[in-house]
Amino acid sequence: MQKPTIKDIAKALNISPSTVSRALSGKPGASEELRRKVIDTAQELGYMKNLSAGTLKNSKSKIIGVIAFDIRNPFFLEFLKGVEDVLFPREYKILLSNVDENVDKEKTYLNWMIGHGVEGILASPVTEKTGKSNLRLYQDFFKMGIPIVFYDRLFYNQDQFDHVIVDNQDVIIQALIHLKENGHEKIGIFLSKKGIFTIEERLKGFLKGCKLLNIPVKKEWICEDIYPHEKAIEVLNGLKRKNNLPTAIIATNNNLTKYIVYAVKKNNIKIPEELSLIGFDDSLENELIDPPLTTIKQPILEEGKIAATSLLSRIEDRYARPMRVVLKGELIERKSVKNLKS
Amino acid sequence: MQKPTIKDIAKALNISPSTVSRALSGKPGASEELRRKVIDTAQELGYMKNLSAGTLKNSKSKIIGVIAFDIRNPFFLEFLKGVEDVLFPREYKILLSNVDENVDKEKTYLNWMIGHGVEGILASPVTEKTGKSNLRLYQDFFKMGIPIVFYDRLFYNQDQFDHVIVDNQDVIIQALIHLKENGHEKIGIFLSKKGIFTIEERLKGFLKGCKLLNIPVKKEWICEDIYPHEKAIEVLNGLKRKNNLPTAIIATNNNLTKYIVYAVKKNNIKIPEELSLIGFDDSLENELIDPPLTTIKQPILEEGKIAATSLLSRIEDRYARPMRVVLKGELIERKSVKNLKS
DNA sequence: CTGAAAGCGCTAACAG
DNA sequence: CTGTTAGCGCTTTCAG
Repeated sequence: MQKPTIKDIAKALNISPSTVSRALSGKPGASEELRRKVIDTAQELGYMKNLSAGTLKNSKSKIIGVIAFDIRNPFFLEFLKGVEDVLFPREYKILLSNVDENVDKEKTYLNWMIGHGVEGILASPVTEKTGKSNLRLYQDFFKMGIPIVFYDRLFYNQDQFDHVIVDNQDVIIQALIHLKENGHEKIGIFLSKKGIFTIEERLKGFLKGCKLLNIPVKKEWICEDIYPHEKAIEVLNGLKRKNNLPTAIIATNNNLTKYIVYAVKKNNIKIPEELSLIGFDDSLENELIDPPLTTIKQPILEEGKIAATSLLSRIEDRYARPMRVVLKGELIERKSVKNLKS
Repeated sequence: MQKPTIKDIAKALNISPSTVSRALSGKPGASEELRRKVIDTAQELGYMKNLSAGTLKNSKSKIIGVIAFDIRNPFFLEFLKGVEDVLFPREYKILLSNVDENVDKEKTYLNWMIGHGVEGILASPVTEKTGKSNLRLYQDFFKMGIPIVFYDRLFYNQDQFDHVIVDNQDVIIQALIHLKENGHEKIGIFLSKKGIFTIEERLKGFLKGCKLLNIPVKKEWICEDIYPHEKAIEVLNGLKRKNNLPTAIIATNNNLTKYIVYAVKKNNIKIPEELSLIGFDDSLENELIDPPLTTIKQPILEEGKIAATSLLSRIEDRYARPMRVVLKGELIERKSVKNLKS
């Protein structure tokens, strides 16, 4: 039993393949009666259009590629759901990747995707500590007219690309204001892998906010490049050992948040009595952790929907002006920040 | 700037397209010198093989489809990572779906995948409460020789298919034994959407285990069809209101676990003092929740790797004997089960 | 309204 | 070792 083709239908009905094609695609040029007959026998034979053939013919693959920096990040649960919500009704499918924060792997996937004729790419580009990235490749794709929308991360000074990101600086400043209002002056921040756009932005936001709010910046409390995230544990242990803990810590990533909570508990440090903590990326868990975590929330589902919608618009009009969307995050106040003033 | 093809390279070097093809694919029949030249100009022109063309030609798409019952389920974070780990080195890509536990959506995606010429499908099939499913379609695919591996879920009495699942009954029985050892006799179980293979198996395990261990079964404590999972909250509230709580509850799904914890906290019920709880699907969060949750752990990453490996084997040999893998889960003991004997 | 024919990019069989 | 030719399944002219 082979996959039936358009020819099989044609043969069964004693008509030509092109007529079958027209009938099936709903294009003008086939009587209603014939159309019905064609559709019926297609059903019967279990016919399914070979989409690769169409891709070859008119490069409409109805597939979009998603470059995911690390598929184990819960970010993608929400993000992909948002993307899929938008794509499914329009019959676009997702070719998924997982680049593990690795520039070479990203390059491989990008080339594969192009090879498969994706109509567009949703990407959160990887940048290594050294600054190495696939910018050049993305630029080539741009020149070839392949629609690209960056989400979550982007390249600086590359305004020709569309993007959907969260205002990372603002979100950290919101956290800083909240801490300051609660009397905190000794504030630390835990940052993930260096060089990544979001992380650098969050650091900038921290520095900017501290200046703005007259919060002293202490180098030992700016904990950079904590990657893999387990490293958060030893960093926190170190701070504790030297008796050098700030009164509050801001986490800048969901995983980091969890490891900090873990490390804090293992050290028998009480939140928020001895240490206040602001988590990053909201989830039901943050509500359930003891104590419920005050958290910076990114609108991830929305980000996915907007990214997908933008990409589809870009596919329809390659020459539209760049679409740049910056979403606001918010601070969800719960119980992990102590008020030092009372 | 158009995507360069094999022809462009041929023209640039004044050779024939087929020679380029041979040179690029590393097949015999092209001098080393020429091969190098071809590869160089390919690089220069930014050539990337059009994989749709190859798919059309010899139906080797190098894509496998993954039917995901609900992409928001953290299960997929791990599972997809396991799958990707295996596929990437072998140059297979993932065409992702999200069927939201909906049979029609599953059908649509299955047809799309076939249309795109996927070489195989990894599926956790959906079954509705009414028993409605896409079994027929899967059987058709099987007849057409399309490799399919079921993971997490399967159809009863369909032994022709390959599968990788967890021993769901055993895992619940392990939990029951643990509870019994700690003196529990009044045990409840929270089950997700009815009709789903894993859920039905876990219920069977519960019933079987209770019989085996002489634990009385009380109907009100078998809470079925809790879907969407938020319903767990009102169900637990109801039990509490009627003063009819068991001494222990087994959750049978990661999300359910979280909502139960949430509901319990909202009701000011103390775990484990007033109520013992065994969660399902381990994660770092379960360690961090107060109290750390004793949890049934499925080897999800491994499941993903084995599923992908099996599918690849099946692709290589369609006529191999069915591969049926049943993985053992384990109980991670933490602090959410009270010892009633002491 | 319908059929014949060409071609999308690539590979493989067949010649040379 | 290299070129020519045909064809994968479909759409799209171009004829009729």
